[in-house]
Amino acid sequence: MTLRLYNTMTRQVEPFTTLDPGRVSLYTCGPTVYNYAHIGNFRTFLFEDVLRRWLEASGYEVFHVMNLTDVDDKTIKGALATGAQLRDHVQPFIDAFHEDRRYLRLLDAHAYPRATDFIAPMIALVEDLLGKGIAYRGDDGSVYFAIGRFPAYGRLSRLDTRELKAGAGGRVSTDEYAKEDARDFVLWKAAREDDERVGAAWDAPFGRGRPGWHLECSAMALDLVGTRYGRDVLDIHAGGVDLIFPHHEDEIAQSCAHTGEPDFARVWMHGEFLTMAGTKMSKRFGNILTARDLREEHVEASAVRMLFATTHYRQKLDFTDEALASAREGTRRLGEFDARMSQATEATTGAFDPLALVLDDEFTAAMDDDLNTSQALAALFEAARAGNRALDAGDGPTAAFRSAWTRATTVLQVLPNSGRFAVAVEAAGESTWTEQSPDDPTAQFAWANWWAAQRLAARQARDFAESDRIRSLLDRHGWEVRDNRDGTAMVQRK
RNA sequence: GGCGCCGUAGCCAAGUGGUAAGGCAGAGGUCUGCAAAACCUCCAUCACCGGUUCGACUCCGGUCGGCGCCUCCA
Repeated sequence: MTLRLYNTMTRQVEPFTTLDPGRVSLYTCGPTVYNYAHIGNFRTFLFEDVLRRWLEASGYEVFHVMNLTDVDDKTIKGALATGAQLRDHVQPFIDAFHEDRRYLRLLDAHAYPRATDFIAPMIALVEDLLGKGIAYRGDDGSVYFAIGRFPAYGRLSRLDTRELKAGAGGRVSTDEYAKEDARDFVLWKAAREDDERVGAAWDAPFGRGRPGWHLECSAMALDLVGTRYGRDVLDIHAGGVDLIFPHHEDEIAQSCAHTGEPDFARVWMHGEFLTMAGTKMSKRFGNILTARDLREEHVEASAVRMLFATTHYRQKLDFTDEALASAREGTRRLGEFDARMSQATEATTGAFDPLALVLDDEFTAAMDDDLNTSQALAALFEAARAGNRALDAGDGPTAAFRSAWTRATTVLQVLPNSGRFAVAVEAAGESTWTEQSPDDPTAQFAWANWWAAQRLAARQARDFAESDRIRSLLDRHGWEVRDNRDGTAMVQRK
């Protein structure tokens, strides 16, 4: 059983192989830090996170790089508006991005290179392309890549099979007059006054200016992966589908023209869009939901991750409150089982033994099949159901089952935060509590436990009126009590 | 206009040439003083029309509907 991944370059699911045994270089296009990233952006990052986690769970060492685009029209415009220098203007958005991704449980990449920290390698790359005659200087002082001199251009997006939209030629912006061919793209933009004002211009042998968007990924990936693995080809390059053209196409052109390699990345992976009300989530449409919005609404990362995992990464997904609520309910069930199993006494044999094998096999088969998270999830839910049944029957989880369960839930990250599941109520301690719930969370727990113990006593005395009174008292403070065969447990809600 | 994707139960969503995973919601049941949780049972013939085939949801053609890219974009 081996991992198979869909490669945009070949439009096929193919067996995954690496350049070097056991290790993978993974480059993922990160956010342009001109604003807060929305959950559509994060859908892509989350898919990449699952990819990374699965590679690691499969035994690969992964070197993961995610760039931060901090110099482009939008960041410059923003800096201009606030009167700040570019790097200062962008810093809060970088900080926010990291906060958001931690909230969503995205693993730390090994490097988060900022474009403005890699100006020298970018300049070197442009010089090389100029020297090779594949790039040229336009009349406006900018440097362009001549796609006519790079025959392989268009392979990724199948440009040869396309035609430009009728009338597209009429839309020519100022700097395009300087191009030899309308399709050439800019490598280095000649400095304008606005760029200078915010500190977004650098000296280069071919003129003062700033990097074009595509240039940074080539230069940074080549630099970092080259340093780390001594390679100038990536194992995997991933991003959103909208980056296929022109971004990744142009990266390929620059990089391959520079390295002489036939490929820039061996596998190209692209995540589909998240839509809202059926249309692409985009700042331009105003249908934006940010990670911060979700956090403010106390939506747990697990629910978001569950929602995204129910749909394959290459399928569009429409974000709705109903779908999110449904996902959240699913995480609750898995979480209840997880908590229940964790508290159960481990067994060395029994019903959990075969369950471990089934879970492991099915989960692995699903993930190996181009990250089929929907099916992987099905394996988890089935394991939980069968596990609950086994627990009901008095079986204890085996180490093998726990390990399979942990592996699967670690990859998908669909378990809710701990502390929200049933905990057995313990005997009341010496202290007594009033009906007033304390503010301190730890004390709250002790308070709830004490009242739950009082309720249990009332219940055992068959004083159901008092028992129910206490239950509603606890309920008002967010605690739910459950009477099970094996005792009474309480759960903190909300 | 060019390229491409999608249309599966009330909702979400896998799958695929041999008679449809899973989740949410719903109904009934077990357990329980009651409730919750958990478990059990029930709940689709895969947009439509043709064709290929012993057999299609799965392949081909067409129709209708939704969406994306071709321009900054996850």
